[in-house]
Amino acid sequence: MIVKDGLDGFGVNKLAKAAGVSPATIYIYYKDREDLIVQTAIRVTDTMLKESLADFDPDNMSFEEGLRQQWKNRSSHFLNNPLDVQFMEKMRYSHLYDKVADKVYNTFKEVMGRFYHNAVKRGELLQLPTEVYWSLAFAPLYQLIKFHSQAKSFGPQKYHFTEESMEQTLQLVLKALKP
Amino acid sequence: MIVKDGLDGFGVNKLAKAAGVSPATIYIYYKDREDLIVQTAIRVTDTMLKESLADFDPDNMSFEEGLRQQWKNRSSHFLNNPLDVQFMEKMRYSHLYDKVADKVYNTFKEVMGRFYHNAVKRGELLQLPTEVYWSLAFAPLYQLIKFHSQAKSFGPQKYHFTEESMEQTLQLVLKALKP
DNA sequence: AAGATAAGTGAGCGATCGTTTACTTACGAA
DNA sequence: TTCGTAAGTAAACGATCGCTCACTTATCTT
Repeated sequence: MIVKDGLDGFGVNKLAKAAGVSPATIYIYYKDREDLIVQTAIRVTDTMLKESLADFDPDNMSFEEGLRQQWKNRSSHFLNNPLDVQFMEKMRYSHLYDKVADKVYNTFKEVMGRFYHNAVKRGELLQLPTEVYWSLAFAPLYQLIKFHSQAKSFGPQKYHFTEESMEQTLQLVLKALKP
Repeated sequence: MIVKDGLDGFGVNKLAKAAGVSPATIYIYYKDREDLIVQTAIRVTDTMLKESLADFDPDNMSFEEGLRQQWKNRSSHFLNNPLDVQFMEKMRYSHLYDKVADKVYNTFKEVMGRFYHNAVKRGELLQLPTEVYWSLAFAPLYQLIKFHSQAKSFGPQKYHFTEESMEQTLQLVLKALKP
């Protein structure tokens, strides 16, 4: 590790103590600290993505049904695994993240791409550049989750992540994305 | 600093060397490393927020005009100051961020609140819970900026932040937020 | 010119970082 | 039973961390 990875708080000695093993034990299973972090992130991300596809059928769901299922899966996963959120958010701003994305998103991209194209073909969804689509379809959800996990993210006021606010936000997103 | 702050890469010795001064000099102007970071983040955030209000008039602009101006100001600021983005993104996931938000967002919140209420009163904007409004009004923009600053944030594909994709995203957001 | 004060420095403190070394234990194969 | 190997450990290595100390230099007052 030549460059800092932006992931302090995940020191090898500290993790070993928390896991109740010797630091040296960690180096039996991982090449070095970077390998430990990348492998863990891959595992966490892979689990999240697999969970996000639960009860999701890209070929036999309307766009609204499919997107709602994705939102439900992702939100419940992150609400149930707040430590994963914390870890992955730090990870997302580390240069190590590329190594995770490269390994993990392939199958997922294929499914989501099919879902997108089916919806466009059925006339339920605008045809959009990928970055525009993602900024609308998922960024609002992640903002809600972030609000919730931080409790106060903008000024002293508290925001709560509820079923209603999620559904309301989803409805607005659908309104934006429908032709 | 008892708990890790998630801001490695900002070591005092390293910053001192980069600034061409002795580490001891830093402690003339800042109480400790945390003070240095918080004060810097306050200055950076304050600058960003002031720039985001350039040519912005919460009382004499339509919702569309006002939101577009905000988007333009924020995006151009972040595109011109990528190091600020990097620093603030790390900061946003540090527990130190609360100290920044408390000091900085007050005047800004007042202006944005007025802008919001004016637009609702004129019937240009849906009345929404704060977290829903913010998730729609700004999260998509920040997602675009993030895509740009990371070059690849989701899989191997590259996304480009262009005037067109920003304007297109803004149009969808407006479509969602208008009654 | 002399003294007071502010501003800055090099060297290094103790603590913690990632990592390795030398060694011990557990266990199936011969 | 003995041997080979895999799994684990305590201890500590050099490097770097945040931070301080003893000291020098620059600036201002009288």
